[in-house]
Amino acid sequence: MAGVREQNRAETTARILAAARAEVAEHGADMSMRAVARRVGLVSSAVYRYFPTREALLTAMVVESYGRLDRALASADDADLPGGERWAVLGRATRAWAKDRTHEFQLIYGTPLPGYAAPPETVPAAAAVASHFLRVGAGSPVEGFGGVTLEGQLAGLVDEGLAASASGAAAVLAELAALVGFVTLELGGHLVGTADPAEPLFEALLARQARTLGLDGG
Amino acid sequence: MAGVREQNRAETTARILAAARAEVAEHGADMSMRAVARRVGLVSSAVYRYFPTREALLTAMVVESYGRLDRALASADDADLPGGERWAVLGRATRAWAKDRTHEFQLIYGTPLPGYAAPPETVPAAAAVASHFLRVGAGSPVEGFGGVTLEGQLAGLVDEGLAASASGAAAVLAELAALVGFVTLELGGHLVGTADPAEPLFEALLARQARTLGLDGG
DNA sequence: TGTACATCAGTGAACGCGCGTTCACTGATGTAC
DNA sequence: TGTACATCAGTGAACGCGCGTTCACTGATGTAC
Repeated sequence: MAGVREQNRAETTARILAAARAEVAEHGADMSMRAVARRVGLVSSAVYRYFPTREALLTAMVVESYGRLDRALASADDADLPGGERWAVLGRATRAWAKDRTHEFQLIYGTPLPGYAAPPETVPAAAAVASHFLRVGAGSPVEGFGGVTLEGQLAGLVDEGLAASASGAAAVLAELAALVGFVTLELGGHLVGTADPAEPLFEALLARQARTLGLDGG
Repeated sequence: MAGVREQNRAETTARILAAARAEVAEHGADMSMRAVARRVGLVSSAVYRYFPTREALLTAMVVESYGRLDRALASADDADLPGGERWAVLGRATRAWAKDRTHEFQLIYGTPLPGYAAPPETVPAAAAVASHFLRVGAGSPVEGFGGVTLEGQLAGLVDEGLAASASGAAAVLAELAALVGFVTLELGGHLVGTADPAEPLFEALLARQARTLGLDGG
């Protein structure tokens, strides 16, 4: 009734997840079951008592990584800041997280792993990350991001209260893409010969985004 | 003196490269020497007469893929178009190429392959791609992308005649990141529940970029 | 022009590795009476 | 409270696979005299 078995199970599951995270951090998103097992100190087949396939473990990792980025954003966010600076803080937190946990960032935003398609259960975790940016940036309409199709596609976000404006939401999605793209290029070494170090260009990007989103107190 | 050997060698090298390209296209950037050999109809060890390691073949693939994107851009570009539309054409060509050749796009702009670091010889090929965008977008200064550090980092591009303005070059780099990020998110399925299909958001992004870069005939 | 030697493309076997997953098993924990 | 049975975590061996790379080899092409 103390549920020793249950407790052990929870602990071992946590140890496996931690090992998988370390494995991804050190060796990249193409994590192997055997490497994880080795790290936990289990025989490889034992891991299958907890995760029925590699895919299941990967999915758990993806959800966990979104969660960690979500928490990093939550703890960086500061509702008292003026809009532009608040957006910049989120952007900097994303970049810092990505540089600190390169492979986790690539696990969620990088090249899809061969033979792995992120299942539906990862969607809410991904949405939680985006919601931070929507909350800050999608407060008012943004010119040039309207149009019936776009408004229709993003009406859901407004209905769910995730965005106050559809065109604002559209603009935020585009700016999220810009952030992901910047970090992707930086991590891939594509800025090495030019904007190197990349901070000044990143700061200019953040300022431009604040202007685009109408967050610069105009 | 007809150089039968020499000619055969060139032909086989081309066949290997074509096979490697097909292999990457169908099975992703984590290409294997044995799969390429099978495709060419050679025994796996024979490939080593042409490329001393997998890394060398990958490097050739990377250079080739940059070259193909470069050519796609060159043939899409049209100097007679007004600035904003000309930029949009380049953006659309990039997205179309990426959707058509997903794995090649990911080979050059996606998650770095484990154990593979793109060597210096890929740099000029990458620069050729960027130059199309710089030519169109970096003609005049862009407010908010100046500053001594940034201007210093990008002075080289101006000196080489690749950009007419350092702040314009900075803005173009940031917008290139936005394009890469957009396509990365789209290919990764991150826009599926929201901006789906993605064309309207992409068009809004292109229009916003034209405005940011001062290409909208203002 | 013909012969002797050097070069090189391609073969096939092998080395040593790591992988995902299955399976029959042992021994400990939990449950029903 | 004690006993009989069911559940389950972890083991160790195995299957069948694909990989990058090396090596001694054969036979064809090229070169020097």
